Amino acid sequence: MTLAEDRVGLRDQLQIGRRELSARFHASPPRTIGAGELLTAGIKSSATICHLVAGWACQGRDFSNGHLAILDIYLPGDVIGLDSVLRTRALSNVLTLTSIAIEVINAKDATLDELMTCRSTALYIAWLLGQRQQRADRLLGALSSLDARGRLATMLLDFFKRLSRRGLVTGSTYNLPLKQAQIGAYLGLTVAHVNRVLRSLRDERIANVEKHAVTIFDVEGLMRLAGDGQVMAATGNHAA
Amino acid sequence: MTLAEDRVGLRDQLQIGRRELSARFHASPPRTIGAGELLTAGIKSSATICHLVAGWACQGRDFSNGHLAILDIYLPGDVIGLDSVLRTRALSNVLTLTSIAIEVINAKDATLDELMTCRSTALYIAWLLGQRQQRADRLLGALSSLDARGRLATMLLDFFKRLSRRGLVTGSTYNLPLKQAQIGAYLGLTVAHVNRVLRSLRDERIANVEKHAVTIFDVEGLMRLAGDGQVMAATGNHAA
DNA sequence: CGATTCCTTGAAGGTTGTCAACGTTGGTGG
DNA sequence: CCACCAACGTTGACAACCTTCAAGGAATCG
Repeated sequence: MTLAEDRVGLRDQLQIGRRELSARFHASPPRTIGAGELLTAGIKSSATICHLVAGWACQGRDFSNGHLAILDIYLPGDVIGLDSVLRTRALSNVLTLTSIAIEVINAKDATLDELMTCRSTALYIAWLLGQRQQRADRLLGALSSLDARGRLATMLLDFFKRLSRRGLVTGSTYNLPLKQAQIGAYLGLTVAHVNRVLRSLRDERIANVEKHAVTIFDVEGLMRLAGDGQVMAATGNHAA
Repeated sequence: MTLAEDRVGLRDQLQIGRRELSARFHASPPRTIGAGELLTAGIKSSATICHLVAGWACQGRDFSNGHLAILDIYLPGDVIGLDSVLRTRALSNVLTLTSIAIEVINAKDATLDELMTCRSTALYIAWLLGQRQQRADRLLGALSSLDARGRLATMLLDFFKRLSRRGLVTGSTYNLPLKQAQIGAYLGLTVAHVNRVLRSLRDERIANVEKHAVTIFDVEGLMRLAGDGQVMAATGNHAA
């Protein structure tokens, strides 16, 4: 069976691609953008790829009724703009949640077209796209199947997992720079209800969210609410 | 400004990649699978990529409470399995909605690793991943911001657009092989409510859905419900 | 033709949205 | 230091939307 060998080789390829891309990002000078601004504010060309070095950002979508939905949330270490680089409107609707630091690969220097010439990089980019898809799928499942408590639980667990994976959290506490209105836009709830549910989670000693600080008391309780059940135990995720 | 040239070149690259991949799909013998079965039923290896030649399929997610959520719906012409090929569990949870015909690229013949060696193919695969992401984002927005009527409207419009783009629909009627329970699983609603909303859309002469046949009476009415407003007019999508 | 699945509809109740008001916080200037 | 202000968080009452439960009708398939 060559499958095991292939997967090992694949993992190596991904590591190489990761370093390739990382080098490309380092080539350009980093920039900083203030909180609550559009990502395009600090970038001239729209066909760019961003590496979020520090801070949080999010992908928004405006509806004609004026309501703003948040489709994805980017954490330190994430790459932004891959999915939209092949479409006309790139990085529009990405806005910062905190002040951030980014590295960019400019369209003039290297388009996605050029990046794809290297197999390892192409693989790594495909992997990154898959990661973003996975996040969307998880959120999609939560929105379509869970009530407000379940959605909040899913969100709190997801951020915790993503931050942990990158060593950005120790213990059961982390920083969540989202206003309750933004949490609502992300989970499809109103501010008032987000507030109510957070209170109930606090009263039941499951998790505490206040002043941009999350503390998880009962991980299993959250997992139960999120409907994750036995899935977590099965998937040993060794993601980078 | 080389940007215009680049985009033209990019579009050519995508066409080439498309043909490349198409040729790969044709190399393997096509298969058929009955309705309501797992996609893995007709495939041995799990690390495969599928080209859906005919019929509909969907991506499911099981929750520990037994509820099934539908995360994406695949139409004739779609490629399935790209996003999960870099993860351990591929094609699980993909199940057919009708009887289908597929072409597969087997892991033994060519892994994603190998496909990525060709730049055009790599670009086209990235484009496909972006397409799937775009679908997820649209659904995400609908679930998070719209009520049942808006979600139904979004779904009806999306299928119509995707089918039109591939020349699979003429006029304002198309075939929708989804049971109301499945529509509910896709939009995060119960069967009963899907039924009620469909009735109201019919009563108001906006759209008619019965017996797996959709007829759109009032496109603008649907767009208004979907909150698409002026977005549609702006985006001239020339997708393949 | 029976049996199963799906669609349809009603009544009751729960979850969430809406609206409005008040409390809290942090920053700014007097 | 305090007063003020603006933005955010918090809470309650009420209404709307949606789910749940239940039952009957229609369609499909053996």
